[in-house]
Amino acid sequence: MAQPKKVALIQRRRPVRRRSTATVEVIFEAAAQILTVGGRAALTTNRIAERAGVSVGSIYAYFPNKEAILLAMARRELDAVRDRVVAALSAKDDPTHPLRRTIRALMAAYGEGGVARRILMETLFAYGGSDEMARPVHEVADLIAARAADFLPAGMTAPSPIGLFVLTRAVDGVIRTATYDGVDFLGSPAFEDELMRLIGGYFSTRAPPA
Amino acid sequence: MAQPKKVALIQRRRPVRRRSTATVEVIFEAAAQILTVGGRAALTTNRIAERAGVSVGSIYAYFPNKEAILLAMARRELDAVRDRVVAALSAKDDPTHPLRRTIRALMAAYGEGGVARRILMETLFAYGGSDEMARPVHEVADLIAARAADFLPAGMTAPSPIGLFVLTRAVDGVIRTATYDGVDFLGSPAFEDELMRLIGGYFSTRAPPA
Amino acid sequence: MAQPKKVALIQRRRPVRRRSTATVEVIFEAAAQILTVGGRAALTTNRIAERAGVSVGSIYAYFPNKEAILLAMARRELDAVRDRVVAALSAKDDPTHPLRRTIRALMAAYGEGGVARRILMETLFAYGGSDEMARPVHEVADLIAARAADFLPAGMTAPSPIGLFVLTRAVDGVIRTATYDGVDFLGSPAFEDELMRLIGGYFSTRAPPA
Amino acid sequence: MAQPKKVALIQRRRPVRRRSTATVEVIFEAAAQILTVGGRAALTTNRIAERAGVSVGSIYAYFPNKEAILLAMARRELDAVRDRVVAALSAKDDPTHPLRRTIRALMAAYGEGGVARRILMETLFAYGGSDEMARPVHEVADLIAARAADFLPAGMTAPSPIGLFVLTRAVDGVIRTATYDGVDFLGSPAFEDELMRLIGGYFSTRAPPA
DNA sequence: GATGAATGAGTCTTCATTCAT
DNA sequence: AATGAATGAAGACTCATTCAT
Repeated sequence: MAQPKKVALIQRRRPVRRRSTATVEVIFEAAAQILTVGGRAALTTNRIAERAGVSVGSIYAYFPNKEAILLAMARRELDAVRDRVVAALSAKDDPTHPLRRTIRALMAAYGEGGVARRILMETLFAYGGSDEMARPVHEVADLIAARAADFLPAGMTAPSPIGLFVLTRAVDGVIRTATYDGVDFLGSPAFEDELMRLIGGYFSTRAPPA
Repeated sequence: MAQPKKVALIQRRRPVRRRSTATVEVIFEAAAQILTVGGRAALTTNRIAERAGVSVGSIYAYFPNKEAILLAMARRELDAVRDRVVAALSAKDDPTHPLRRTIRALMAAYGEGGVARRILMETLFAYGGSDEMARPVHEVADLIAARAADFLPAGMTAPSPIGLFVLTRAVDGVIRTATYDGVDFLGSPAFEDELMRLIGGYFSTRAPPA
Repeated sequence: MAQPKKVALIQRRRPVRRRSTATVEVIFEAAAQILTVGGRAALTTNRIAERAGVSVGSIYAYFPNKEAILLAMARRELDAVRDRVVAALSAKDDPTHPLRRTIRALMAAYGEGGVARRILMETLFAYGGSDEMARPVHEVADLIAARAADFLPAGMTAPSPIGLFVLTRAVDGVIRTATYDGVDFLGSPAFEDELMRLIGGYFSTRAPPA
Repeated sequence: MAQPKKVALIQRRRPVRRRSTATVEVIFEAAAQILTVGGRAALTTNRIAERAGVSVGSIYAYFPNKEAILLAMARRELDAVRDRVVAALSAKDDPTHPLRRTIRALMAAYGEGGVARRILMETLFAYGGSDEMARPVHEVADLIAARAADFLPAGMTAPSPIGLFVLTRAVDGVIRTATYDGVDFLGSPAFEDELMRLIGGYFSTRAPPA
């Protein structure tokens, strides 16, 4: 690889113009497609440019280097998931239990991303973005904590920070793995029920089994 | 020509000799160090050879290509974790609750691997090894199912396959994330307790919350 | 990674631009020089690039791989010889016997190529291009057959396909060997005469000697 | 390639022993097979050793380097062809015309060698062995010249050196090309006849056509 | 003598990045 | 602003050759 100088991994030009935003969008789309089809190894800047219908030069007008593209995509993906979950959690008119709605939103979000999403997350992690990856989960966790009263049986105390960590990562881990493994029960009521049972069970128990 | 056809990703020379095994070991060790320090991008065959104190040629005597090294390491890692957990689960003379022992074993195993472990798993996944990655978890899950009677409160029914999936991946997800995030409560009794609560809660609940 | 799959052995970028044609030319020239001086073993892509005054990358913009360069050169060489012979055969105003002109053209063409030419032909052959190598000879043979009446003594019948094969390859073989061997009588009238005698003798004989 | 030092391209150990001769034979056989199947690029010393059932080290006991093997094979091949032709030419009891016998011997010899033979000759040539390649042809030519009286119609003068060159290379060229091209008329009486006609015609003509 | 594990220089090829137009 | 030809550092991998056993 010819990577002369590592520069800041941030977007170079702020996409203020309508045009710019469109270009960035097109670049993201192209990158996602390539990632999906050929995996990380297939992702080259020239390939992105070709598929996006722009010149390599243009890509470098918007991003300082290749990794920056991946990173930007990862952050965007993360925000998208966060937004969906928050929306699901906040929906007032839906009779479904908020947690169940959250679970569904999560499954939908993970499912959409496909392989590209996973690679994006790995990239983010590889660049030390594990904190960043945790942020949206934290936000959701905080939201859940704030509304705990709405979900919990009367008299239940809100979970501690560690408890929240365990709970959120447990759900996240299960859904993530189920998605990547492509299990056949993904999206089935039974799967949803088991997930709810996990959460519900946690809240209805006080002390760990001896 | 440096353009070879990709062949089977298996070890080339069977390490029958004492010497061979040592070489493979040294290669693994070097690769793990490089991975830990510089991440996947820093892992080059020449670098591995240099650090391992062998020649590049020797590496290629044992592995058909670079990926094969990563894959072999990944499988080895997977087996190691599986063995530790199984051992923890099977220990007869330990008064600690078997699930708690399992959790501890898991935390210890994940903790050791460090960044290298994660990269290894990602590589395995990238090469379609998601089934393979699931295998040890399945084995542990089966073991747990078989001994369910030992852990569960009397009268509790053993979890369904989906339930087992949810439970195992939840625990795995929590520990894995905690390890990678480097949370400060890792290894603390509180963390362990919350994990036990998650599992215990699951077993003591029958129906999912409405 | 340096691991590409072998693709079509054709030029990558079509030299539409003036610039491109020049680059290809420069690459060919450099390759020919290296081949002449050091033989096939000395021909490396980096060496070609260096001598051609371009970067390796540029070479790969025009050719998918090293062999493609050799093959393209070989075809070009073949066409050049064919063109010269056809021109010699067709020249209307030259009082010299058309066959003698052909022989001279052939000797001139072979002489120019030098060692490089031979290696080029070997490469073409090695890649299954023996048909391709035969094509220009066939074309010349056809041309000769069509104009046989102009050369042959009155009453002589045109040679059969096999006869044409024998005749053309005989002449080609003699000239080629004389060139490669660097015999001192190359280009001498005596040599030319003997060649003419071979051809003339063939035509003036009907039945093979018992 | 790792070719540290170029040494003399001659056999190291004179195969005096019965054992040695057998080993050399086995090496040649293995090399020929590999050459036939995979071409020159497939010929590696390790591969030869493996196929020959000896160790690489043993190969280096008999040959100073890889090229020496090829060269030795080439010379051997050359001698074999020469011997066959000489034998054909000398056979006293065969009623067939000696030239026809020679042609047949040549075709048989070329046919047997296959691709390997060609590669061998190319190698010999590449190492400046063009004189060497010419030697057997010269020997045959001399033999023909010496016995010219036996072949030629009474009153015909023996060919000049240049004439002999032309004649021998013509025949060689035709047969060689026919063999490599795999023409279907190879071995047919018609082909043989045309060749005889070429030779006969040469001898029955005195002056080249104006 | 024979063996074959080990060596490492050298090869081809890729691709991120630049910059003249 | 955009383009895309050109660059060349870097990497994977091969294989002729050596030499300790």
